Amino acid sequence: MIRVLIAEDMHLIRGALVALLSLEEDMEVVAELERGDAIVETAVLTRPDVAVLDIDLPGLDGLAAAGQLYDKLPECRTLVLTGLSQPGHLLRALKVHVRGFIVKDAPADMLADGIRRVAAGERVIDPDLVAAALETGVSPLTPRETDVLRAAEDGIATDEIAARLSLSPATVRNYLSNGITKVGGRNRIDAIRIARNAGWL
Amino acid sequence: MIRVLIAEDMHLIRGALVALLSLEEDMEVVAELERGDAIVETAVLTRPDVAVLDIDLPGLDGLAAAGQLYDKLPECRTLVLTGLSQPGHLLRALKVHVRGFIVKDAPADMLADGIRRVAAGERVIDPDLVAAALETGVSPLTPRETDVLRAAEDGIATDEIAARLSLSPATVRNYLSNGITKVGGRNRIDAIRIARNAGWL
DNA sequence: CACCTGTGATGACGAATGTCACCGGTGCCG
DNA sequence: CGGCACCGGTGACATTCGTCATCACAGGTG
Repeated sequence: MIRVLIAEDMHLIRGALVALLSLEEDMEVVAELERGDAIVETAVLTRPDVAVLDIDLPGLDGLAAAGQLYDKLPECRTLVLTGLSQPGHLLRALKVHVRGFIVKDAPADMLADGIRRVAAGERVIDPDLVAAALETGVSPLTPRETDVLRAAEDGIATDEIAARLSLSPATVRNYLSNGITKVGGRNRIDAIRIARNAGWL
Repeated sequence: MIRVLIAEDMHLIRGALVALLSLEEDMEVVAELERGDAIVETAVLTRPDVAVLDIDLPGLDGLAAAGQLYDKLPECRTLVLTGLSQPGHLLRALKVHVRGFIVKDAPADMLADGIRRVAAGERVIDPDLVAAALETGVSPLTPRETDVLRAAEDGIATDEIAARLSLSPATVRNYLSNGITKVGGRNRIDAIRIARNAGWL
């Protein structure tokens, strides 16, 4: 019997996923969570074999949670479930020892199948996503450039970004210019869109 | 027995929703779709009592499909399922005779419950969403202003927006300026963010 | 009819943005 | 030690953006 932990923020989807897994004879859901920051403590109590984590969870990012989980409970394999296929996330996921990466667009039986294979020690990664990740590559942005672009997402003026990051407005413009050039955008809006789609923010 | 049609673009989620509904004794899923543009013809063939539609479907928008479905098959009640709670969508949904509006964050049993109530002729709408919709109100943007803002989402320059909409660049700037003022944004990025969150785009 | 709204456009003006050259400092690595 | 990447900053420049006044025209409405 494979013991499964599920973390997914939307109630209805979580319930549906549990229903889907309850149809499988060889697995049981031992924990369901809606927040990322409770994953580790719950896992320590319930000792799941596989943790199925959504990426964007309130409280703590699914990938960050995966990293902490690996530190505390390395025998628990992690399988990440994501809605959007952002290649950058796959790279980050592999860094924190995630064993499986499934897109929500995959066939329905992929989930149970993926859980079984991850539990058996295999790696499960969507081939299309691997191709996309190789094509996209790692983020070309420096940490600071990433900060600035992320701040710019909120639509605030350059001066306010500078204030928020404790930088000179002129420096912010330089970082923005660098970022725009690196990701190949025409202006900040374009750059933000490109970087977000790639999963670099 | 309530006959249900489900349209949801992500395979895994669709499968999970079907699994969830298969646990209910009094309903059966007679059709599952992943595209919006096949909803009407499938509904005509399968004669569902309730159509559960996601909002952002490829091919045809879920709300547009709801409108066409009401024209062709008025006895089929429609229940909209959405991930993000964008108040503007609720207003648009009510205009096309949608009977129920459920957010994916709702408790898992809400779906089956909602389907039953919609099938019985009731309206099912999340109270929080109603409050948000009343607070947000209808879109203050004219059709043209909406077009321009939507084009601006892609991060292209004003001149290119003008070319795409066959307008003078100066006119585009005027519409953008109007839109920014109306939604209360500081610049186009802010305006796009606000309008999108409200469901006005 | 006058009035209002939406559409489309022009010209002008100041502010914001994007690019560039260039500066100094830190820390890492061959 | 020299080279290199990242950080942080300055000044200058042309372009773009946001705002405003103003115009014209169509389609409704009182």
